[in-house]
Amino acid sequence: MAETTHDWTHWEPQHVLAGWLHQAITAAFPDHAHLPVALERPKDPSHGDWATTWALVHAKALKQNPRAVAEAIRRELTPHPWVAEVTIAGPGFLNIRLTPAAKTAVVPKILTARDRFGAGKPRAERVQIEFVSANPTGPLHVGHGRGAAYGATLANVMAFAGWQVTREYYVNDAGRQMDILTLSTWLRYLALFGVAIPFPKNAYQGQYVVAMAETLKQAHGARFCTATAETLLAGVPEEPPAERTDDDATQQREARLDALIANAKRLLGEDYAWLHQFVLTEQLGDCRDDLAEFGVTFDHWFSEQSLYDTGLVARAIETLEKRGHLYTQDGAKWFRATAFGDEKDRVVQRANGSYTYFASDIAYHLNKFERGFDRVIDIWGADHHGYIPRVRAALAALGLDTSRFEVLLVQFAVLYRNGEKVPMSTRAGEFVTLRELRHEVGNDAARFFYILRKSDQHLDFDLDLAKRQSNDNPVYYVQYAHARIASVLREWLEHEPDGAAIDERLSAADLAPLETSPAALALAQRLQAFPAIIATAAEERAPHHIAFYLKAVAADFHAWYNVDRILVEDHAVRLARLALARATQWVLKNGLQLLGVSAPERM
RNA sequence: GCGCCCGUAGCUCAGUGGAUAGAGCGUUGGCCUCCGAAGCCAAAGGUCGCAGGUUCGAUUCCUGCCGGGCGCGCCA
Repeated sequence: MAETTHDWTHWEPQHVLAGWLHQAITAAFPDHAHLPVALERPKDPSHGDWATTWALVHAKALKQNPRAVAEAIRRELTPHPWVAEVTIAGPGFLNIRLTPAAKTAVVPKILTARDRFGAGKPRAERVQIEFVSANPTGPLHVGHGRGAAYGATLANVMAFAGWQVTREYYVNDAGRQMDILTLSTWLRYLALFGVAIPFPKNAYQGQYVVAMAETLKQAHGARFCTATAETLLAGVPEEPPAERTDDDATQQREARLDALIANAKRLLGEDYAWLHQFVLTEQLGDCRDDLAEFGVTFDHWFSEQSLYDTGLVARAIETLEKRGHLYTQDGAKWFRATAFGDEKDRVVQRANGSYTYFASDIAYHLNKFERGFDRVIDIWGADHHGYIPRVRAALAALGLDTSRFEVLLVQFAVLYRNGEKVPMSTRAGEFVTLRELRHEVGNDAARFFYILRKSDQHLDFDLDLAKRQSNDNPVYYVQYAHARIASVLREWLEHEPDGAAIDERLSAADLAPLETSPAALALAQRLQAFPAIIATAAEERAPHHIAFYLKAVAADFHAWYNVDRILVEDHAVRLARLALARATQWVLKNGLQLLGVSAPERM
């Protein structure tokens, strides 16, 4: 295959026309020939297929009336086989109408490039995308699901657009939350042996904790039953009455939890670390399986603990210190974040010597850059937006190029069932898990619905709609178009002796029969836009463009399908229409693949 | 109070410094002797939150206000 399948500039109308216009501009305005020529699709088809506002934009610099500028350009234009007509309209738009042959030119390109149609030119830049990174302290919920769908899709799209992508999950395995989970599990375990104390309100309440305790009991019997109610509660403050929700009560509950954790470490001895590892492995494994079933995978699972073990946290803080960005106050070490645009200075090392979460995060981001990524993208829940300035400040203080660091925020998803909000509260342990959602609506609908909205918008997730198998449901609408084409192709191949190599055969078809069908030409022009959609979606980190585009492709296909029968008697017409149908199928398939949604042959 | 995000059709949401602002749902009315009706066609529906400013041109950019969401820990 001599033809390049990744550089569309040779044939995409917008590039061909830009070059063609540029020649005319060079002739008409030699001094301004360096100004770029941008082509856009007019909203109103009666204005033509492509338009440029070059005359409008540069009229002032040329000190001429925009219409006169457009007229001067048009005088210099040479005949072009793809151009049917050039008109000047409104204040100075240069409108171009394509010939039908220009519109169908994309079809053989698709049939040649196949699953690479739309792919961008490979580039040298390496990008790391870190997403989900939920604490392994319980099942993923629907909020994590959106981050997972968005991150995975963005990674797919950027990879398809030519980037070298690394997908990473940051495992918060070092903090207090893991201690709380370990304690929670142990308390549930002890209760199975009759060692019962009131279960702390602020410990992990979920049923999965009880399940882990039961697993422990089955595998290890009473091995970890090393406490009594008395030894467990030694020196532990009272639990405040449940109805109290004031700050003092909250603080007392936290102190109680810390005392219980300290007792657990003492009473379990070396077994504490084992238990800690056990709950981590269980939860991380569950999370990994959940995501894998959702079609979301990672190249690296990066341990926060490893940053401490390798001394990276200490080194990062020392580096900041050497650069003079730290000071000591109240016994704690503070990072002068205000010197780099943050609102206030931040503690990196507490008076007791322990590092804050922020300290390990500085080390982690330093490590990302040290691994040589050209671009580092973090995908966070929108509730963490206040954290961005301090991380950026730390990177700047370390002398790193913060323009290579991006944080993309994902807003929360709100579920609706029967037109009503599904209540969710993490505190009470009553949240809908990602797994429940996937099982209820299916992976395809979940993936599609999650990325249907701009990521920084709130998402109303209509469970009833996602489950509906009708044209209301955009997932089925797009999948149906794919399956419908597959069905036609099957029908065709039943009567064809040579079922192999259909793309090769169809790519040679004469497409002239399509040129009299407005619906066919509209579809072909839609397909032609796919590479540009990919490039835009990657550039803007906005994979929702692809979902909207696929809906439009499906709509154009269904409309064409209803006016032109594909499997007609006339051999030439049949082949031309099959070629367009097959090209449509490839675009739908490639697009759905990027979204992690299946492209069924029948449904 | 300060910071970030958002106000577009009855509902859920796209969109862009340009020409008459779009889609789906919902409503109303049509289309299967014919490749999949999970489809198509048509109608109706809008002061793009409000007020200024920049511009040849603003729904888009800037400022202020009104309304909604989120965040402002030696938590992670």
